Amino acid sequence: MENLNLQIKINSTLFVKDPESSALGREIIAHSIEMINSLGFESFTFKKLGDAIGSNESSIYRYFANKHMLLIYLINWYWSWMDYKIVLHTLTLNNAQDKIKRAIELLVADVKQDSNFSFINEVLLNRIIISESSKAYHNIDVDLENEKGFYMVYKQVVQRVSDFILEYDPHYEFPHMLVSTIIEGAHHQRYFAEHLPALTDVEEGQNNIIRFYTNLVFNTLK
Amino acid sequence: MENLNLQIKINSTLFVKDPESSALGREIIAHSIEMINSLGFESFTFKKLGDAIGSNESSIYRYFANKHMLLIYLINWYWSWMDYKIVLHTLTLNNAQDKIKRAIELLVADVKQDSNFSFINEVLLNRIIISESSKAYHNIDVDLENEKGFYMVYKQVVQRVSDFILEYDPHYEFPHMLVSTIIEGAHHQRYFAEHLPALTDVEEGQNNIIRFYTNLVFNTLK
DNA sequence: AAAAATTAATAGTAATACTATTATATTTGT
DNA sequence: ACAAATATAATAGTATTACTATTAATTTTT
Repeated sequence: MENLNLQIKINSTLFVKDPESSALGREIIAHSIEMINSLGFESFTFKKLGDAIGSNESSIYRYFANKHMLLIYLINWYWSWMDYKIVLHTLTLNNAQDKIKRAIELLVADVKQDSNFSFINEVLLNRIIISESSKAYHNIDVDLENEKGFYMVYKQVVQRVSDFILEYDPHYEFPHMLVSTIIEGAHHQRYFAEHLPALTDVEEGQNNIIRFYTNLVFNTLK
Repeated sequence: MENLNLQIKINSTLFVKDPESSALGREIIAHSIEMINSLGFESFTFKKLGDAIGSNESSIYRYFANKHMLLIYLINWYWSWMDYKIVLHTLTLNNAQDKIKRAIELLVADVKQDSNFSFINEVLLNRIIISESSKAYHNIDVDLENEKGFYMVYKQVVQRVSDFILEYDPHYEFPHMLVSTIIEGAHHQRYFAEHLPALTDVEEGQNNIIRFYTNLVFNTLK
């Protein structure tokens, strides 16, 4: 499964100019992922990014209206990529239980680099999703941005896995709650394991997060 | 249960001067809760707060080093209050299942105003916890701040409810994960219900969030 | 090759998040 | 009671941030 020549298509309302359309745009994406990781989103600025890629702050504004929109772009890229991975890895499975297990693994496990998308470091992007993505929607403009479709791809992922849940247990009342609880929960647990271990029970090499959420789901469903 | 003359004691490393010690300090707390709610944490500034209470920006710096520390203070107040409520409402219960149910209700249900703490609006403070509190620990300085004890009260609440879980099922492997999943999950579901309803299954007056998390816990435990 | 369009860089601005200094009020010791 | 000590508040600043308007340079199109 290498060199598939794929490109994740991103809603054009999220950027001013498509960063995939130029070398500078790709530099912006690649380096912003590294810098948001190393500095944290609050300390990351377009000025610092410009310096890092040998370009000017104002040139970055030609691609993204502000750093919030760059974060939204990265989050959308991540969920589009995750959605593609879920489809790819469940397509050949023909029972709902296996599909759910596979989806949980993909959503909850440590992310590995995907060689199909060369200028994106998926490992670091996953860390951004864990540490920074809630800042995107915990925002005073969330309703307006939701109307504009900024969170559509995330909702699509939740819907896809909810459909597996309903395939497995058609009468289950709360499929979306269950799926969003797993996704957000797993991100929290990874963050807690690294920074606030008293809030979790993660142990080295035990895959406790996957076991915990898999048990949670199949004990809850019929 | 009225007029108990209680005061929530807050770790003195969190403030420069104790806001409960003066009228100005209490104004700062009361109005910051309102303003963080109405403006969102990013748009809230000490300048605007100063204007709102007819005082100067620099006077607020005599109480809190910066707005991040004010948020940490509010979060600590909330969790101290919640911990007190959990103790109060489970003390007379003598079986673990009832204690867990009561704790979930307190952690997950809509918050009501508590007349014992007059200058704090607990309803609005709960909204801040839901919308803004993850910004406190999703911060580049989380490890340092954790060492300083900024998140101790939250960890104490998780520990207290984890102990109920272990009382009910002494061999359960993941009590902290389960409790932090419920707390953070319930906050997410309330936020989603208001702003991103496709991610949840909340219906008016159905108490779905409490039912969902109560089922989750008792299906997971023996 | 000239005109049109795109892109980049310079130089600004308003707002933010503080800080240093000074002025004013309050408390305390004798 | 009253000066000295201490606490508090206000003024006026600064460095940084998050942009924007304008101009310069380059590339593309005809």
